[in-house]
Amino acid sequence: MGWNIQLPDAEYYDLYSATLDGIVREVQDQKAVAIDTETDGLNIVECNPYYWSLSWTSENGRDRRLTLNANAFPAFKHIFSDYERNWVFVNAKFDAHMMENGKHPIKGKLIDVSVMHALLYEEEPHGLKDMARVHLGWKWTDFSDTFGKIRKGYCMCGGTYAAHKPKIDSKGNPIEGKYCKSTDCHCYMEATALEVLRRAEKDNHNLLVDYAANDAYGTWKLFHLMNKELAEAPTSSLYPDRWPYINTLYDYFYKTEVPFTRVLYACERNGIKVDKGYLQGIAPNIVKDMLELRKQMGELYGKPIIKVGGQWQTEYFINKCGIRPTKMTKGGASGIKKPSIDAKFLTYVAESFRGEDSSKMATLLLEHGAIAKQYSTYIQSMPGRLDGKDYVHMKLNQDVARTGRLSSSDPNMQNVTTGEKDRFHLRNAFICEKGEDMVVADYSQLEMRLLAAASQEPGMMEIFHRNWDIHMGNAAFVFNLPYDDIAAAKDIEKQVKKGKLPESAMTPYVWQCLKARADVKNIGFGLNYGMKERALAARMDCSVEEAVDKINQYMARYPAVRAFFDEAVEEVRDCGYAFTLMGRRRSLPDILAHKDYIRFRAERQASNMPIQGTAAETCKMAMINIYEDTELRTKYGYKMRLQVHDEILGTCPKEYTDIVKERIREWMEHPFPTDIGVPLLADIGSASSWGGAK
DNA sequence: ATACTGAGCGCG
DNA sequence: AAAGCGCGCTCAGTAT
Repeated sequence: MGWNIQLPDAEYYDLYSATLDGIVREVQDQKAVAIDTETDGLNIVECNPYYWSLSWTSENGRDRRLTLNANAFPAFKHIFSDYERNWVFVNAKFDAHMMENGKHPIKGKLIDVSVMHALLYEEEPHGLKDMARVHLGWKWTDFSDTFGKIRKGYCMCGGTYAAHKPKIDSKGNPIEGKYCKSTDCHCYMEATALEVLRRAEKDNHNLLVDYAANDAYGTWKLFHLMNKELAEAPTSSLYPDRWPYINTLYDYFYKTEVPFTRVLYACERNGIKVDKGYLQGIAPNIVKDMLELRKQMGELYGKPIIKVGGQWQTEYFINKCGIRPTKMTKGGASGIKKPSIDAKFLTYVAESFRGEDSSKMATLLLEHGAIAKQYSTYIQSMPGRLDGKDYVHMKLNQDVARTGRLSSSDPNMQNVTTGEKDRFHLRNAFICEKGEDMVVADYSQLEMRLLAAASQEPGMMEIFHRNWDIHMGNAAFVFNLPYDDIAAAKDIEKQVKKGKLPESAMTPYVWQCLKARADVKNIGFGLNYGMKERALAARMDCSVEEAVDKINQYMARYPAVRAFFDEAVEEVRDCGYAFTLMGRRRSLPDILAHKDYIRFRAERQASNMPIQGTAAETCKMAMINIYEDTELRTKYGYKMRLQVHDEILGTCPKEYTDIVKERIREWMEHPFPTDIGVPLLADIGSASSWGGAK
């Protein structure tokens, strides 16, 4: 097996073990224990624990490695419900869900070794087996390699949805057998994880005990290692004058990430209610639209379109119509570069070849692209993701984004279409119960505010203190225009669009004001992403020389901003890390790379990390404060449900909406125990759906 | 059959 | 030669 670790004996206990009481007492005395569950699958809504394992270090220094039957849960009830206890997991939220599904929710602190590991080794995988192999030199086989494969076809309902289909025999009749219980899913289950588990417990119980105990033991060993490494990992604030509280990543982890795990668990657990009827109502129309578009494409092409995204596109536009590609793809593993047929190319074709078939085809493809993805991602797959009360429980991943942001998956609720592109009003499908309101709160210009705070640029700070629109303010300061004129220009533009003012109201001066605002907006945006003159010129629709000129003008007005970005890159060159306000760090070794494009990318990341990362922890702190404001939860019935980077979604009973909104505003605008020097502003709305609350 | 990758595109 | 940050999902194509 290649084990490079001293393994304590695996112990096994169940409800009938004579010594179970002794174990309970011993666990009760521990300050922290590692815990893991063996379940019948990976779905956080439907699956349950059947075995669980514990690991800790006894007073005599002996490591313990236990597997327990789920029937022993009740003996530990008082420990599970102890709010002060420390529980150590790998992938904490998953096991916390299993424990609650098994009717024994864990109330104590959720300490996630994956999250610890992500702070130290952001580029490495954070799974238990990977971490154990790399850091402990310890390998043990996967569950399925040990006990038999869980064959494809088993419904995981959080995994590969493509597999969720009824199994059909050669005559087209559904095959008798077990099907997933999930609503409208009905995929065929060949060998459930539960059956594999049952087989293992019958045929090879000792192996099962050994296997399960390893998971908790590995977690425990890694926990100690990561604790030590976090404590030895120096860090500091991006802004030490205002944030002197952090010396090591250990501080950062326990102050911020540990409480945050609990918040995310609550969000996942709460989920978001989906208006199934609404989706079912619009689905047939969308399918009809897609089929019609496909039919028209086939007519133009001359034969039926089997795969809309297939290679026929290249053949058609490039070979048949003779249009020169505007861009080639990267080539990938094979190195074969192909013409890029993306939205940009299609838009170009649609506009440049008006009246020709190629233009019509491009228009059809653009139209199809706009709806197909939305349909498959959010409409087709949604029924199989809903629980018995029509709630979808997305995952909110704490250990993925290098900057400290969250990511969302299964489904990804952070890229649900919005604005103009939300043509089916998908956001209206995310709703709350009758008698409740959806409370949608988002930060206004968070990253620009944090840039002003971090750079301490007086001009920019002044704009926020005056409560000006940041882009209008920047335009006024950078291009020496009166703020009121820019505000007026913006208003005139709006009126003309509505038809309330004639075109002639758009005087050259109005245009100048609007262009000034658009330019500083692009520059501010571009700065954050480390854009160079060329990309900015493209965005601002001007020559590179003009772009350089405008950037220089901007920087001349805001020298502290230039200094901030220069120093951000310089700091990474000096010490290898970029920092956030609260002391999260990101390693960027490529900052010294010889190849320009690798080094430049690291420089862009170095510029972006302090701002994006600090924005992430601003929202993170607000969420922690809101969650830990127990009145909000218990007295006013607020339930947090989702975060979309600078937006926090939740629900509450209608009677408390106003008070909840004000309380949330307070926390969002004052997320830190210290004043960062720039006011933060939150826009808060409420309605009966996500879409309505904007 | 199943797994992986690149391209493309949605969001902040 | 490569020049816009951070994510996740779907599809098509290819590798195993």
